[in-house]
Amino acid sequence: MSHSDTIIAELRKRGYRITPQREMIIGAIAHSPKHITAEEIAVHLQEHTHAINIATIYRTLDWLWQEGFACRNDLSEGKTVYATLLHGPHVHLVCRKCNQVIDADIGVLSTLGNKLREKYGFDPNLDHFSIFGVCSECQDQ
Amino acid sequence: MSHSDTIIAELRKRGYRITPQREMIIGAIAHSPKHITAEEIAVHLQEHTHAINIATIYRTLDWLWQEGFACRNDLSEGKTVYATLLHGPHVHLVCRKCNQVIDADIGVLSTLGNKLREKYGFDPNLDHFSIFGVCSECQDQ
DNA sequence: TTTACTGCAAATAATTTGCAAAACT
DNA sequence: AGTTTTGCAAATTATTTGCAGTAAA
Repeated sequence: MSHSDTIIAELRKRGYRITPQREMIIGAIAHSPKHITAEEIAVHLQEHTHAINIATIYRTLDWLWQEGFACRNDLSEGKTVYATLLHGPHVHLVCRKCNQVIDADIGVLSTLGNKLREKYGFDPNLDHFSIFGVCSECQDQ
Repeated sequence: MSHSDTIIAELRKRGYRITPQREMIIGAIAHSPKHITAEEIAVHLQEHTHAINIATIYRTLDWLWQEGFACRNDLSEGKTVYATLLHGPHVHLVCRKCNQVIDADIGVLSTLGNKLREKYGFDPNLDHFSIFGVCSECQDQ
């Protein structure tokens, strides 16, 4: 059973209706290797099938987020990005020049989490956090 | 010489004109203990003097960012926040519940930076980065 | 058949821009 | 005086919402 099937099954169990639109949007976000915007999903889906209304995409992404199947971040300039909660703790490396987002696994994370809890009583969500900088490709320019 | 005076002096040296509007906006951002939005600056300045047009605030913040005196992040829902580059490397702990931003100094940062450079060739800007989570006050609720 | 979901178009919210008037240097 | 900067209002961009029609269950 693929990742999107798992999500769909669970949503059905919770009493939601699964429409073709929802199925396609869930497929798109579940298979995307990176964070994705509503706009990007719209473009992606238009390649395969008739256009799905952008409002439906926004509503579906928000719904997935509410139901705990997606995370939602404001990474790049004024656009909200979404991703499924597929992976373990990792860092998003956001390139300031080309805006690409690299997922990085980093061992220091648990240490960092403990320090933040100890010193600041802050309970961090380290599943998803973002560091801005310049990626290797853009450094050469 | 205060922090805002330093910025103003440097901008003058670079040939820019310092207007009362710019002076007030720089003062507001330089003395703000936390990241601040254009809207918040507008409200803050309206208490003291006649309103400054919001477009001017946006333009000035962008200009400060371009000139390297402010950082710019998309932390919370659809709003861009700005802050002066006053402190050394630190982490912004953003509370998902009350939206407050705590500045934290963290020793692991240099280690983290080195790992990211080694493993991903990514040059991170660790002066300012953000971790989402729940602050100590909001955990009790 | 019921009522949740979609599409459309209009509404919001944050930010940007063009242009004439105002004001630093 | 000359050019930069501001204010205003209109334009843009991302996102949300109301409502009538459509379709999962």
